[in-house]
Amino acid sequence: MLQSKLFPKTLREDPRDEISANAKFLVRAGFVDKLMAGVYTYLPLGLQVLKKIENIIREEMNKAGGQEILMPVLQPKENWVKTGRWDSLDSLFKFVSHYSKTEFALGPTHEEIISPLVAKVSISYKDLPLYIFQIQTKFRDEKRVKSGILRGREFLMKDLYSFHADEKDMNKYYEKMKTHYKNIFDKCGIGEKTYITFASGGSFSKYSHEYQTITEAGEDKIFLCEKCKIAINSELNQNACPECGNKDLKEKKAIEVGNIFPLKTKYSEPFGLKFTDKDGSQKDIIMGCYGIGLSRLMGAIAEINHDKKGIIWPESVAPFKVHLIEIGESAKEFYKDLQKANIEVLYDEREDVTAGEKFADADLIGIPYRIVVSEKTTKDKKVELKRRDSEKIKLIDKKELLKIMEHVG
RNA sequence: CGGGGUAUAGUGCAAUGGCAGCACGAGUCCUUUGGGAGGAUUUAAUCUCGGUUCGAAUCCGAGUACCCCGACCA
Repeated sequence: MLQSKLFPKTLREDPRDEISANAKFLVRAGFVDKLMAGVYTYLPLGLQVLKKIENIIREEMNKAGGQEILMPVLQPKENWVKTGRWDSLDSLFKFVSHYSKTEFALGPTHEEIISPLVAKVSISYKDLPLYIFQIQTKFRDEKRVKSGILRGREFLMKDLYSFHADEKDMNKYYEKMKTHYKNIFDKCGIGEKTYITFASGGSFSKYSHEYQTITEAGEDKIFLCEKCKIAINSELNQNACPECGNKDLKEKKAIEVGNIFPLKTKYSEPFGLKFTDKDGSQKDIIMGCYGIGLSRLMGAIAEINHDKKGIIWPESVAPFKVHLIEIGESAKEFYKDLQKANIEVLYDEREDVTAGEKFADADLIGIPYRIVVSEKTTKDKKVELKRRDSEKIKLIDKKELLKIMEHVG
């Protein structure tokens, strides 16, 4: 990508009203644009990051046996009436079509759609377990949106629903999903700061589990057990670790980036979601649901990984691997070399921009590797390499660098 | 939903009730190029509605939007 063509331009000043780091930097660096409170456009750089996260999650969900589908955002009232959530769910967006006077909801989650979908099919014990997921924009009428893309009215979410013949099988999958979730957060570079957290389980089980990432920008309070590397959500009013009984817990602020929830028959019952067992009897299907907020995850990554100058993307989710900067001397040939080697590169070939401004933009955008080509470096057929997360600058032979770049990340 | 704050050019900031200005951006020309360059020139704004006043960006009222705190959050 040529930086001269990249839409939009970076901003020199922090946006007037934004306090949270993710909002400040993502807006300034041109990853997102705020349309209104809690509703954002993902611009080319931001969309790259979102896609990287999406692919990490999709890959892991496929490994977990998930089949991907895409359900409608626009949903009929009756499904929500059936579960009682048309009235009980405050955050449900509802509206009336002014032609037919029919009422609709915009999907905040999809139990009300997936359950009747599966119920349309004759399911036998042989068809279970079944795992279905989607990655889709959700809508929630939040009373108060906040912190940039951390809590919005419209956001991207992965939701997987599992269907089982009995609770034991659901519990088994629930445990398996914990491993997949850990993999996802590790791959996104927030593994170290993300804790599996005991949370309230609603009316059907003792606990559900959240994945909480430690950050001051978070809105939840959790208590850490450092022995077990787990946490307890403050909503549980519990002063000891459920695993080891440890009472020496550390209070931290955190943001919920994902959760897993045993639904059991909460949604199977209202939609008559049953399967035929070996003996020919009809039994309720046991469900679980597993969510990850992708856009929130992107915001959490930015909250955790930044300095005064800008974002420091982990390689796995960075919009590009290399930020190639030319100063005075053309780096076009080397740009082509990098592209041939399949290395994602943003090439700052802008002619009328000073070196200082290029460096400032590079720090702001936060691509992991910065490579500079200038008079200084071309004399010896070398280029300069600097990591965004380090101050060290190395002069490296071009061919050697290509080899290194092919191996990292 | 309760409380607080803010609203001026594309962005960030000024302007005692008395000619709306600065910087950046964008356009043109010249000079510059290793940490947000210099000169010349052009461009572009007072959130909306009402009130007070000879006169309102400024005072008053209502509304709207955004940010923050709290409550809420399958």
